[in-house]
Amino acid sequence: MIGQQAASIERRSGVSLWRQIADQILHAIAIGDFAENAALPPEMVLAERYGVNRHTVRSAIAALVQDGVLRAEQGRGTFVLSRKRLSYPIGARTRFSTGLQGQTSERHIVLLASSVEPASRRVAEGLDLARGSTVLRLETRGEADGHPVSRATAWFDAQRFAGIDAAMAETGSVTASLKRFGINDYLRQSTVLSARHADAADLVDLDLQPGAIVLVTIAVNVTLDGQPIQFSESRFPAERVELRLSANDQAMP
Amino acid sequence: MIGQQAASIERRSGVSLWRQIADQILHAIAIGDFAENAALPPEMVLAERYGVNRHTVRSAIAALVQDGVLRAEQGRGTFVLSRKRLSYPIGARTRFSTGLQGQTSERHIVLLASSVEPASRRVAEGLDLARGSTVLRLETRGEADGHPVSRATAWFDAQRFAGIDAAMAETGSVTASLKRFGINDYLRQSTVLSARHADAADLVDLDLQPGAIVLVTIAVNVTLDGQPIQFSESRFPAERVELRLSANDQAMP
DNA sequence: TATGGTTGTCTATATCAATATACAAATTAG
DNA sequence: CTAATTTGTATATTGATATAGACAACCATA
Repeated sequence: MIGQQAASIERRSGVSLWRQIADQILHAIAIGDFAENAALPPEMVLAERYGVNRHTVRSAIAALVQDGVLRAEQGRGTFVLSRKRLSYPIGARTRFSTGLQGQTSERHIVLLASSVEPASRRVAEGLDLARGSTVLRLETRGEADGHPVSRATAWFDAQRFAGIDAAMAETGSVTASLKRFGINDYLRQSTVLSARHADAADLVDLDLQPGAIVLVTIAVNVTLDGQPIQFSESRFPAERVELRLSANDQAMP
Repeated sequence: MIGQQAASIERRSGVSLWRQIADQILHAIAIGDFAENAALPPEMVLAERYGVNRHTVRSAIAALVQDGVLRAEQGRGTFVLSRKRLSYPIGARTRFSTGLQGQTSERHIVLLASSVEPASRRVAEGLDLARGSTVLRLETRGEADGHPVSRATAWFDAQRFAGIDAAMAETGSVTASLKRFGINDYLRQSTVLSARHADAADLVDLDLQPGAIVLVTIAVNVTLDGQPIQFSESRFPAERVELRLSANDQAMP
């Protein structure tokens, strides 16, 4: 939208102009309008294109420089440091570590916190438990090459999966942890996708700039015979991650 | 996040506090924290919960009232008008009109514009055409019960599908239009999901409030023998639509 | 009817966002 | 070296955003 198409922003929207422009530059980089190390148009040109003051463009660029997306050099120009979006596959066999194979060199899950609590309506329905049953909640962060790429909350039946928090902390893997409870394979039953602004917790955990957007998936994993075992809500930074539905996982029933 | 969990917003983020609060209230309604016609907590309570002034909460509520999500009544309270999110299935057999069956009573696609243009790199790759081949671009809007629920740009091989724009305008359906070209069935080969702020064009076409978020899907449809026929980018208003991957469409290969 | 709780309106002030203008500092091209 | 281009810095002004406090209008109900 920054290359050929009409660049367009909206005033008095509750979202500042500099953030809208930063979003659009990020989007333009993501869809390939600018190659790695390519120079952005000069600030004056961008200002004219968006119909704003040069300082407003500078605020947008400053945010992206701060975020490690751009590099500005006095007298020369502003250049793309190309943080390509990770393409994250979603489907029946969605797993964290297998999903990003080949795109990054190092990846793992960090357990941030765990707690026992009564199941809310959503969680109870998802796990097919009685309302108020105790469930185990795990807060985790997925990382790839040192960058946080996901932030998830997962719920398990506390009775059946007592101690899975320790297993997660030890193995850093859901798949490995479930094996300890006799579950050698599982499938994703359903996934619901939405998007919203990152809240304060997401900002910290995903290392985002305030105002960023997160993709949200709400999913239920089941055993091979259809028994629900895990209910989870995951947040992905939209500026660093895209979700991909592969042809195979979209096969007919 | 407005019911039990800690409500959290971020200052000097480029996104105003009233918009962040409006987003969170909308999210809370979407995930079922408030039933239809339920009363929101009083403005003073919300203000304390978010740690802001009551007037800031009022700005957020005013935006949602303007948007038709809430109804405020002096002396009584503020109530949810419950615009439930449409749950839009994504999978191998994604179609517009079949997708929303049962959730809405009336739905159709409106052709906004069409043009012939040389294929960009993305489009050429998606349709497996030579770079620079002429393609037909269709701009469409999907509507359900009078509300816009999607905004899509679709590209077809101009040579093979000459006149599909007229067919779309006449039938209001991609499936019906493709039948005229001898294609009685097709599958979705791939879908990539991302999210961003709505741009000015989206605001107009999807009847959104400035600052809204759109879910973006980029997809390729193919014939049953794998020949690509349609490349498309669709935008969905995140506040009115969620995307659902059903168990069947997530079956193993 | 009297009281407490709720939304609606008003005024004032402080801070952030955006504009306007000017000039300095660094780089590149001639 | 000079000129043109580009990013960096500074100052001043305007409008939107957010806070603070006070009070009016309306509703439910004890």
